[in-house]
Amino acid sequence: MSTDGCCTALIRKLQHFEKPSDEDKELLANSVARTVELIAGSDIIEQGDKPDHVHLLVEGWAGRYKILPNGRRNIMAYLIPGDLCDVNVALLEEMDHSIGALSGCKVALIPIATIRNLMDQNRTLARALWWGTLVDEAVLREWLVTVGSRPALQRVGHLICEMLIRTEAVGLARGNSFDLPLTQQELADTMGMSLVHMNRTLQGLRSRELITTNGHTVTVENPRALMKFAAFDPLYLHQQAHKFRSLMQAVA
Amino acid sequence: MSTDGCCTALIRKLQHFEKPSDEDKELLANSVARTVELIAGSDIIEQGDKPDHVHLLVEGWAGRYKILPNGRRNIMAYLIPGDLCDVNVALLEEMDHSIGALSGCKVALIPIATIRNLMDQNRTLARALWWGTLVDEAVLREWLVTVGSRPALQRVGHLICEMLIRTEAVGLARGNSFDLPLTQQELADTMGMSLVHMNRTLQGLRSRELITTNGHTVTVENPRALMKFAAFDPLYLHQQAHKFRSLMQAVA
DNA sequence: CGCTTAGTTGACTCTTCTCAAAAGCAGTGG
DNA sequence: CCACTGCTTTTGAGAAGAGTCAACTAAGCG
Repeated sequence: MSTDGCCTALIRKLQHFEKPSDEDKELLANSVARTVELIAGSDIIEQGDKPDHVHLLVEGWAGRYKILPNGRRNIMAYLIPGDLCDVNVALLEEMDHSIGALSGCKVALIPIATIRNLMDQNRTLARALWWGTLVDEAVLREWLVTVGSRPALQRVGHLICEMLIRTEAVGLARGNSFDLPLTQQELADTMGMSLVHMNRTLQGLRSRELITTNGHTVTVENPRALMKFAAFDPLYLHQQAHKFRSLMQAVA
Repeated sequence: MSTDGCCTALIRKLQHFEKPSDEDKELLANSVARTVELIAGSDIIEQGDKPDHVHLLVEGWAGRYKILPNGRRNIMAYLIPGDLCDVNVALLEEMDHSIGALSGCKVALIPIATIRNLMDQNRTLARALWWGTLVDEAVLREWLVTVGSRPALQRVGHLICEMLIRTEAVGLARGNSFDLPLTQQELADTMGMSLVHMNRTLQGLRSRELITTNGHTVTVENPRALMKFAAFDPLYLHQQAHKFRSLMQAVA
């Protein structure tokens, strides 16, 4: 049973929308054809591909990215366990961007036909998966605001707030800490800033005692303080408020 | 028949994906319950709303936006005739952003139940509308890249390329010209830059003879030159290539 | 013609980028 | 165990891009 547990993160995420029944969970678990392991830096899907499987990220972090003609790489989204990489591209002629493994990753493959059947036959799951794509879009909008309008310190602070909540939603956070398996270069490519400036911005957040880091583990000692600092409003993540109330009140 | 012609732009847009039959067109046209006119500056939907109609923009430009606590407004998307404002929010608890009329607008209201029936009963239209939302998302990703990684001149140039193609796709361009009913302040709020810098950037594009403006009409004398300058690749708009080949070859 | 809004300009400040080099850290082979 | 290598993080310093403030011009409107 190499596909055991592939869907725990996904199921955990979907619960923030609507609790799936045991039957739903089983359906999901059975839909995984096989799993693949990738090393950091390899591509899960490349621009121009027309995948015949939907990719579900089971372990590790991945990112949507594009490379500009001037050589600059831009990361447009982070994918963490429980995220589907490409439910949405079944319709489009080809991928207009690539998805790369940012850390070592484990990916579950679900045949498109299986997903389609599943969504036809199961109203709850169909709505839950649909909800997931809408949240992805809302996150994208928020990132656009972040990159366009927030100063560097708030920009990075906002991202850290988001990833703390998202990792917590799939059971990957430990208290106020989570693993951020990215280099500063990758963070810079995400937030549209230079490596040097990202480095200094992180130092700024540390010196303000808003975050602490230990290797690639980030700890937010006082989530409320960071959220206030970064003007972070979790509405756009569309999780039920009570799910992360604990975080909001951590140092109430 | 006040709703006559409400759907021409939408139908024209969908043709870039798959040609709807006459019957499909009629179904769409009949789904409009009523139309509303709005003046520039008024909101079509506000953050927190849970609309019971889907809004189809028939005339004018609108924009998705958020206001940050520091008072900065950020425009995250432009909506032009043929664009649906909120197919996607039927599932979410509430709007996480507002949509405002950037110019005088005419909006058609389609009851959610009608849209739902229509998508259940008509495979072609369902897929076409679904395609529309995927393109919206692709545009959002491209804007994130633009704001994050392109220098000011390319940033604005890229936006103008996009809007030329999008207006052409719904029959609103005349040759290489289109009406851009926005103030420089609104453009600045879109691209994440200051009003003054937007003004100078537009001057830069004009002095490089990449665009000319006359009131709110923008003319791209040489689309290929501007596309090259702005590193614009229309792939992300997911229109069939032949639809805008004319533009690409304008001064071949 | 006066009023209001939008576009333009100049001067100055501050953020952010670039270049360049040093320091830290993990893996490899001798 | 240590030197070596490659990658990531950190630092310094000058240059360029972008923001702010404030004033002035242009255009639309009653």
